[in-house]
Amino acid sequence: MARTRVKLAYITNDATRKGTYKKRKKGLVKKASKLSTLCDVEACVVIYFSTCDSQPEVWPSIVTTHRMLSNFKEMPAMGQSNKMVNLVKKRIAKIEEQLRRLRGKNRRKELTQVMYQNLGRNGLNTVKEEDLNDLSWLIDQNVNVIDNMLHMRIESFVLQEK
Amino acid sequence: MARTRVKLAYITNDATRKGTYKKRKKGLVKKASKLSTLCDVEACVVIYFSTCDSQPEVWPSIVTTHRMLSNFKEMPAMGQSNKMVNLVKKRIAKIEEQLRRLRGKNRRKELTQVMYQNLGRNGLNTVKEEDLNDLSWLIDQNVNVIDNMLHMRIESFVLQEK
DNA sequence: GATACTATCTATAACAG
DNA sequence: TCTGTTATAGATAGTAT
Repeated sequence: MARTRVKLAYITNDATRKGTYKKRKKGLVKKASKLSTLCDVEACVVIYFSTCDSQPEVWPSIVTTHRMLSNFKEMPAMGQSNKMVNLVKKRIAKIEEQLRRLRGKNRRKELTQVMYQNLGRNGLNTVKEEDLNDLSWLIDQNVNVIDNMLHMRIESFVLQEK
Repeated sequence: MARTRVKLAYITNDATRKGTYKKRKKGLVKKASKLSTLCDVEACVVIYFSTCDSQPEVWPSIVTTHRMLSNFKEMPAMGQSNKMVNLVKKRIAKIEEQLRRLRGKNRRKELTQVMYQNLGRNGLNTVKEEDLNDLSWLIDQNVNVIDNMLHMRIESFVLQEK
């Protein structure tokens, strides 16, 4: 966006791409920060590389539940019930988003298969097939339990508030 | 950022704030989209209102595990082991972030207490104290089980790859 | 409330050291 | 590779419809 107009496509030159990434990441976070301030919203940006082993880059630093609860308690009593319901709904939304990510159709089967294939090929033999199966199964089971609980026990009263 | 420079502070006028929000959210998402394309990274933006009951606004639409797995399978065999480890590490990172959010010190106690206080005051009597306790407990228990499994069964071989 | 306009502000591509 | 500079592309505040 400056001296020349850049074509909207992957930048193949490593140095150029890294420079652009750094500048644009900074700009993106700045925009998110301003939006938060101007409109009083919580905004977060997550960036991660598909091809690199680094952890995702996140802005802002993890918004702690503790801070949210503190703010919540400071609100006038009048608004608290509704705020509480919203808090619960947000928790549900977050967990549901993770559910969608973790499950997917055939996710467990595919993941287990792919992981084991590659473990076998590369000799990481400390992990047994059963371990991977157990792990995938366990995650699915627990995720389902949480999902069911959320729907059975909370949604009913959240909806009443509308 | 236009006709006049806007002071970086909460916009109190409702119409102005909503207009600004809409414009800036669009701009933010556009920037994130460009960054993704130019630098080949996965980026996502999450925005939610503290004071409003809407669900968080998310860009892009949920990146499915299925798509990630498809991309993963198309990679040359050479790089797959490392990519697999990175995939697992990302899964761990995501779950751990949620763990930090869900747990926190005394989180269960505080949340249960606050929720029940407000439920009682506002007559939403369809929800029993035990339900809330059960729910909080169950989430914590399941989250702990997943956490333990991840650390016991995966971290060991993830670290070996380093 | 949504859309359109546009003057002006902001972000940044290319470059220099 | 980093930091600084600057011309230009891009985003948007105020406004009108």
